[in-house]
Amino acid sequence: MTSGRYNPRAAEPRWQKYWAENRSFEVKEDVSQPKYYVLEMFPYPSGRIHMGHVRNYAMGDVLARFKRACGFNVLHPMGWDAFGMPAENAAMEKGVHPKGWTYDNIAAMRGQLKSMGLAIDWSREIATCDPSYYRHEQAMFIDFMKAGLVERKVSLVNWDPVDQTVLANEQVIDGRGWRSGAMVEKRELAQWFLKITDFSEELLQALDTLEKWPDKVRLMQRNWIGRSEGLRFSFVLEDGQGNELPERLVVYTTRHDTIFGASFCAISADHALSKRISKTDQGLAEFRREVSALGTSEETIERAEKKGYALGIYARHPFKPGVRLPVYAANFVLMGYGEGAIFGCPAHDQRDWDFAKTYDLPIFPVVAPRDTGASSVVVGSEPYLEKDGADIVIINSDFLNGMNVAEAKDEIARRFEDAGTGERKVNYRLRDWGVSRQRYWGCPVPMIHCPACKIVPVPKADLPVTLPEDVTFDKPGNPLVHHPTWKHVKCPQCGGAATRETDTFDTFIDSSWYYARFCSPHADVPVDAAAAKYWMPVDQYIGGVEHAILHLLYSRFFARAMGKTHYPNVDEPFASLFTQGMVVHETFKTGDGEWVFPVDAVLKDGAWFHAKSGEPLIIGGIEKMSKSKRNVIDPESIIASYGADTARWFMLSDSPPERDIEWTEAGAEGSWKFTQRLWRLVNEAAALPRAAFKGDYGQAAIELRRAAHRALAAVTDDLSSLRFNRAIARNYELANALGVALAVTGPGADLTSAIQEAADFLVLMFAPMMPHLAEECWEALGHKKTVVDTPWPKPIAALIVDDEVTIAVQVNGKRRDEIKLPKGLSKDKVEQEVMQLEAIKRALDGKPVLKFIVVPDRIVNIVIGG
RNA sequence: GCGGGCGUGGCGUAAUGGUAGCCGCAACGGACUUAAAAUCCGUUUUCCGUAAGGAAGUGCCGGUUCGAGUCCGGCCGCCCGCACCA
Repeated sequence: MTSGRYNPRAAEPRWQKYWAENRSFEVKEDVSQPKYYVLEMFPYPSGRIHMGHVRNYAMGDVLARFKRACGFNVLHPMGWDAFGMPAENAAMEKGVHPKGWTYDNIAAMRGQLKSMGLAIDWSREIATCDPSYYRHEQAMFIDFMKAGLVERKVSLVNWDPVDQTVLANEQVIDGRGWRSGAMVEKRELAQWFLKITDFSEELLQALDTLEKWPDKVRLMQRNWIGRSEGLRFSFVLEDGQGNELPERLVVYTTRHDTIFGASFCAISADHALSKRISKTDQGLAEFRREVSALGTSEETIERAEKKGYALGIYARHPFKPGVRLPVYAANFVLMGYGEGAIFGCPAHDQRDWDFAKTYDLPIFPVVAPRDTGASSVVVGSEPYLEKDGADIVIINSDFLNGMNVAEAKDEIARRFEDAGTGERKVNYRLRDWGVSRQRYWGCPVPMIHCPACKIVPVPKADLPVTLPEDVTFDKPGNPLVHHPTWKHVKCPQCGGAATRETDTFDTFIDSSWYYARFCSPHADVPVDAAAAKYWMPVDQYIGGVEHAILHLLYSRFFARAMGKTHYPNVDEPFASLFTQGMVVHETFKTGDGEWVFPVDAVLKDGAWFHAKSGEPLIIGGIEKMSKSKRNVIDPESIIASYGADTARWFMLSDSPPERDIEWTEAGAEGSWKFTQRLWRLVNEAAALPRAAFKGDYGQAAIELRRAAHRALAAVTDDLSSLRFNRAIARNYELANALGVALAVTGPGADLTSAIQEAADFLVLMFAPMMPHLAEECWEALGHKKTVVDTPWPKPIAALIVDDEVTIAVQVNGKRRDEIKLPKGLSKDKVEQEVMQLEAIKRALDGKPVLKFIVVPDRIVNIVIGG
């Protein structure tokens, strides 16, 4: 018998070595076996793993090990999202090369992840900064271009002045760069775009098929795509003297039912008409400068005072002869949506209302609840925004009067379509994906600019276009532009002098197809067809909800684009998605507002003090672990002191996985104690003489067996549905039951046998969570095979169900007593037994029984009068 | 503003419409020990009661139901996402 305390420092490396040497988790396609692909969002190699990684990868690992034990051929790979700006920032700050910095970090983090004991097929490891990865990305981009999915256009871009790069709309948060936090400016630049909008409708529709995604994420994507059905039509314009102008004003609206309530038109400050007039109108030029200085940003801060500038031209109302609507340039109209021009109906739109109030424009109510009567509507203190329902009708609108909103929309659309001056149109909020970045540490865009041939793709034989390594970071902007030779090439078409594209790809491209690359990480093509056919889609994807829109939407688009260009992939790459909660921790501050690391905070007599200076600390609240607030716990130090199993166990216990979990020293300590307790219990069980018992079990043995089989059934169920916290509670229960049985002195052969079975089950049940301890325990229990080669046991059905049940007895819905009865007893028998109970007789108090409700084997409710 | 989620002991949480609080943490009492740590046993929603037992109880108000933490409606609070999208 092994005795003493369990020592993870010896046991964990031993088993990690065993799994590596036996290639326990390396897999290949095997059509005779069902496959299961479990993937956690791959990490950015920032330097060290953090607790969020521990939680994420612990969850994926539990699932991988569980499914493997259940007989699945499990693909569980790991890689590195290795391009990106932190590497360049490090280069600028510390004078290291981004490549060296990145690969050093990968090496360090690989070591840390391996110390977690993850069941990963390391032979499939990939890094997106490796030319053997990004060359395929370049090839696909060229094919996307041939398929019409790539566009180069001059556009207003979000320019991050700190990072000196362009940001996608999705990367601008509250008008600030998502990484630098700097206020974003608008600039005009020629950019590469991927035409994600070609798939707007498909990406929207297919959300309905993603039943195993959280509703929340599907909703967020739905809103992001932002479909709306409306009408595009044009106004005839005239000048101040009533002369018709040659140009028409095209607007987009979803409320064409309110056309008779129109009192002005507004166009974006960046609208072509606004730009042209500003050349001769100083006031307008000034207004445009004002609006662009405000950017997309301050508007949100200032909560948008509606501002406009009258252009001095007018739009003729299409149905009200002689009525003309003044046209304004306005700050609240966005160039990027619809036509960048609207008609304003103040009575039924909040923004139009605010604008009309500011500029003293007329307000015509044209929609009203039916029962108020058409003529009685007066303009109140706010717009009337209701539009749904049969009782809401159009008023003051000539031929629309009395129609409901839908009917009126139909009628207006029909009239415009008949006249050829308008058409129904579906609009999306989603824009094309700008993928150009003016950075060094990214995948080079494989294009060449030739003065004669214009844009020429790099011939595939010349791929990959690799990054030059001899670059400097001494000036702002893109080092590829400053490089003396790299960009100078001969044009592949005409042979003349040409230059390379110096933009690199948005790193979200790298992560839009890595899951497919894992199927065949060493293939000469991006994705091997047979491998993808076998492994795709990912059966369970696990990661943070912060990627609910960007990464997940891009991946869904990229998969479709790959399909369209005949690369193997499936339209929906992630069959099931799980978004896990964050790891949070108490924050500590000194009196001067300095954040203090938790390791420097000590608790004394109910108050916190600084470990070194002894000064009292202020508790700042429980927040997501972040470097800035210093409320971080280093996983490496936790693993060093408690072992990986204890860290994994704590990360999975208590909180449901989708919710935030608070790291506490006490909680970690508790997990550590339980680790030791399991070791003791198993060794006690192992010390009993081996007995294979076949005869009749006594009461204590039966109870333990029931507990074991019931726990097994519950854990199987919980792990299948990723309810790790519940699985862990069931493990505690079985450990408690085992402890009770082991306390019996001189157990008979029957109980000994039951104990050994329970110990086996317990070990196999916690093995996905604490794999190293499980192997040690399994060995101690005398098994020849290892846990990873042992299939998940099946509970015996007869032992899960009781032949006796405890039935609660209620009188008028209040619990009065309970009674043990044989399972499946008839209603009459139950009634007979229940009526004998003293407590029930007392509660009935001689009153007449009106109803006797029996829910079989569960509950009885007696309804009495009086 | 719009959309979504959540609200249960001192704390983290659990509960196919069917005995609210499994399991853990903390706390308290006890055993072992010279002592401490570790370990083991017990108590722990609140109130009344020595007890037996009783009453109340899942943010608040109402509804559906024999029965509601769970379903429906309305409030209050907290969290998250989106936000001038015509």
